[in-house]
Amino acid sequence: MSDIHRSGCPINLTLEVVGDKWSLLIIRDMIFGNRRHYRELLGGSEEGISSNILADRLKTLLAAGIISREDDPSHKQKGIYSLTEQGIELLPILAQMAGWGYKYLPVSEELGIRAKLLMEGGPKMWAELMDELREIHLGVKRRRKAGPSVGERLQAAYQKVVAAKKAQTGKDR
Amino acid sequence: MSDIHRSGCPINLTLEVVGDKWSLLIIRDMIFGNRRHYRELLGGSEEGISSNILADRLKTLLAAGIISREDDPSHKQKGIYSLTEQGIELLPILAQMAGWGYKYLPVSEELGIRAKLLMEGGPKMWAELMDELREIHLGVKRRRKAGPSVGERLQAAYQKVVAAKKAQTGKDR
DNA sequence: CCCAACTGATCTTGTTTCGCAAGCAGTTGG
DNA sequence: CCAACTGCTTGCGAAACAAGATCAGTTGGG
Repeated sequence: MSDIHRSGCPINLTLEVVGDKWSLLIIRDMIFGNRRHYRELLGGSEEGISSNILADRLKTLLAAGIISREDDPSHKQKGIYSLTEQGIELLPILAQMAGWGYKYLPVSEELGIRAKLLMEGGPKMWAELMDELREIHLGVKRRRKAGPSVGERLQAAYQKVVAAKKAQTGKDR
Repeated sequence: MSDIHRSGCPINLTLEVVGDKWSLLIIRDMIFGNRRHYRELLGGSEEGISSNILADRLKTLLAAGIISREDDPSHKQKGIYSLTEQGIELLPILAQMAGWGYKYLPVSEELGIRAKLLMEGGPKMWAELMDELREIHLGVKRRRKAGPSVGERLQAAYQKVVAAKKAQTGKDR
């Protein structure tokens, strides 16, 4: 966790923290899936992370200051994980990755729609989403904007594609 | 390399391609260090990649269409690796990572200066650098701009910090 | 021609990490 | 009292990683 670094290069240091196959997926689920509990993160993602890996990554991300943890008052063993400001600012990295993957890799339609919208929305949309995350995870009040939030718009678009695909499948057979 | 994917999520797919500790560092060296040969990549970076890992990653990146390889006419065994358009478009991801690392991690002064400039320059500067890379790696002609290129400016800034640090060390002892 | 230096790349041998399944102790609600 | 749930750990086989020696082919100086 805290050995000596391979080099002082910012890209290398970033990779040492989140440069594995799972950390950013956990962050992704926290941002786009609004998952805050261990079990939600464990079973929620399509990829199916192992419980020991998840526990280890949560520990690492906690130590790195990317997420924080507090007890859930509703259950003595339950913890609520939140993104810190540092974690929220990983969003642009995720957005760029989503955009690149959307452009060059065999992305599924329903999971690609968010990437498409984020790309079209650009940094301005990312900033708005980050503000929404600050409200949700850090409790920072913000000026309410007109219309649905970015998070809601992404979620709605996703649901719409899922519904359309379901109808399509139904028609086929 | 081409097994079944864990999911159709664009972020996950991107991570499956470049989500390890070395691939993006190789791309980084090709972009910012202008390293194009196996030996340059092997010995050039501060982190010290093993030869077998490098060979494997080059193979993977080649298969993924992120880099290309052609024979060096000066030596029958020598190969020149170039970034493809797909590889060049990884730059925004690297830039965001560099910016995040610069902000939150213990980046060394001389290696951080590039991240700082890239952050200040923003997407416009990235686009210009990508155009320069297209000229170098893809042979695409471009309109010559006035003054030094982005690549040259980054390199010059790096050299300046190194020189300043050297002088500082010399003064100290 | 001969050989040392160089080319990209592989083999060998450990060590670390990963990934899946099962299991753990404590908590909750019925 | 007990089944379902909480976060989390353990065991173990598989895969990835890391360091160094080694490989065959190429090149150029002597």
